[in-house]
Amino acid sequence: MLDLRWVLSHMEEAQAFLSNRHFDFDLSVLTGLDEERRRLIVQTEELKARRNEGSRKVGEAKKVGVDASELMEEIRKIGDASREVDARLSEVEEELGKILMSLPNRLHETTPVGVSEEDNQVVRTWGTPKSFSFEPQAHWDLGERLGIMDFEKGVMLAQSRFTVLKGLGSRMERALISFMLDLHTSRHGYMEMQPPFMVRSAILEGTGQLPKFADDLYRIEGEDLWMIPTAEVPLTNLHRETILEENDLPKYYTAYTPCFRREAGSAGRDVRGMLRQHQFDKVELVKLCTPETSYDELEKLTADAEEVLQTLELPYRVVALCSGDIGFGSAKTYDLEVWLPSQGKYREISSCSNCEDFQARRMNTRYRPVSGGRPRFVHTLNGSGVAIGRTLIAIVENYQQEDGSVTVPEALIPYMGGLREIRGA
RNA sequence: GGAGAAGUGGCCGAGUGGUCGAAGGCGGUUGACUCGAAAUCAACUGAGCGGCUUGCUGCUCCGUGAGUUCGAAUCUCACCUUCUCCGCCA
Repeated sequence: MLDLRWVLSHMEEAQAFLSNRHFDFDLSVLTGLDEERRRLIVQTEELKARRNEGSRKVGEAKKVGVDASELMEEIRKIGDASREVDARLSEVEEELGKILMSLPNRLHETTPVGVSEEDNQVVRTWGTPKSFSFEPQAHWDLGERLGIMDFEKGVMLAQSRFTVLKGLGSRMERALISFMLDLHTSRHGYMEMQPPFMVRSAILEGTGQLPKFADDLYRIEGEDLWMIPTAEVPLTNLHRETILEENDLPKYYTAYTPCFRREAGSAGRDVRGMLRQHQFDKVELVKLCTPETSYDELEKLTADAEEVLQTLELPYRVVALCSGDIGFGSAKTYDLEVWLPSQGKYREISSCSNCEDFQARRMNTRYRPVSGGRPRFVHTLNGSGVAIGRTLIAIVENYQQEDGSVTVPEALIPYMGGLREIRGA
C-alpha cells in the first residue's frame, strides 16, 4: 500500500510511475477524498468533544442529585449527529482504502522503464551454455524415458498442469529441497520455518495477492482459507501487527513449501512438461529489514539464490525486470533465468524483489529505531531460493548424456545417497 | 464436533456504568548515589488519526464487530482465540 500522504505531496512522481507500469488511474480523485475525510474528522471530533464534556457534567449533576434530563436530551442530539458524520466518514475511508489497496507499489529509480519482458535488462551472466554433440532433448522426453516423471498420471489424478514424479525423480526433488535449505540455513543465516500451506484472506492482503489477484489463487470452499501461491505469503506476514526492535532486524527466513497457482492468464503457455504447474515446490527466502539496508539486502538475497545455481553448475543470467513486467508489490526485482538447452533459452527460476514498505503498510509491521522516536515500517524482501521443479528440469536437461542418462550434479550426490547417474530401467 | 472457563498496555495483574489510556508490580530509559557494578531513591516509559499560533490541543483504541446508554474496559448479542474435560485422530 502506498503512503497516502506521500502520494498527495508527490502527485506528478506518483502518476509517472503508474504510467510506467501501464496502470491507468487518475490519482487526483485522492485529493478530493482526503479533503473530505479531514473535513469530516474535524466535524465529528468537535461533536464528540462536546458530547464528552456534556456527559461529564451529567455525571457531576447526578452525583449531587441535580436533575440533568434537559442536558441529556441535548447530548443525545449531539451523539446522533456525530454518528451520522461517522457513517459518512467510514464511507469515505473505505473508498480511500479500496483505492490504495488496488494501487501497485512505486518503482525504485534503478528499475528500467519498459513495456514488456523484452525490455528487461540483463545485469550479468554466469556460466556458459554447454554445447552438445547431439540434439539435446526436452525434459518431458528424458523424464518419461527415464521413468522419473509421469505426466499422464498427473492429469489422471488431477488435471493438466499436474505431474507425478516417480522413483529417482521424486528422490531428486527431495534432495534439492534439503540441499537448498541446508545451504541457506548453514551458510546464509536464514531461519528455517514450516508455515501453514493455507492462509486466511487478511494474510494475502498483507502481501498484496488480494484483493486484486483472487483469480490466480485456489480457495477452500466454505472457509476463509486459500492455498498459498508462495511461502512469501506466510513468511512475510510472520510479524504482522507488531512493532519489532531495530536490534532484532534484519530477520531472515527460509521455508520449503508447495505453491498452488491457478495460472489463469497463461492458457496455452508451456503446456508440455512440468515447467508451469498448478502445484510446484519452492524454497523461499524472505527478509525484513530497515529501509536503509534494503537495497544491500536485495543484492545479498539475490546472491544467495545465485549460489544455488552456481553450486549446481547451472548456467544462468540475472535480469532486472522493467516497469512493465515487474510485480504489483515490488519496487525492484531481479529474475534469475536458468539455461534450458532444449529450448535454447534462459527461463525464470527465481524472482528476487524488494517491496520496500509496500507490504509492511498492509501488514502493519513496524520497528522501533534504536535512536528512539516513532515506529517506522520495515522493508520486506522475498526471493525464490530457488524453484525446485524448474531446477529438476534444468538438471535433467543440462546434465543429459547422449544415451539419455542424466549425470547427478556433484553437490547433489550426497543428497542422492551417493548416486552419480540416473539411467533408464 | 459437545460442555465449561477466560481474553486488559512489552510481560504479570487490578478494575462490574461516570475525569480509566486504565491502580500496582515486573521489565525498559534517564538522572542521583558509586572508582565502577549491584542495591536504593527520583522522573519518564503504548499506538493511530486530526486541528491550529509547532507547542499545545482534540478524537479513537481494554480479543474483533455490532448494540444499549447522556456516558461502556465494565451491560447485551454475534464471532474469533486460548485453556480444561469429553469425542475423534497423525
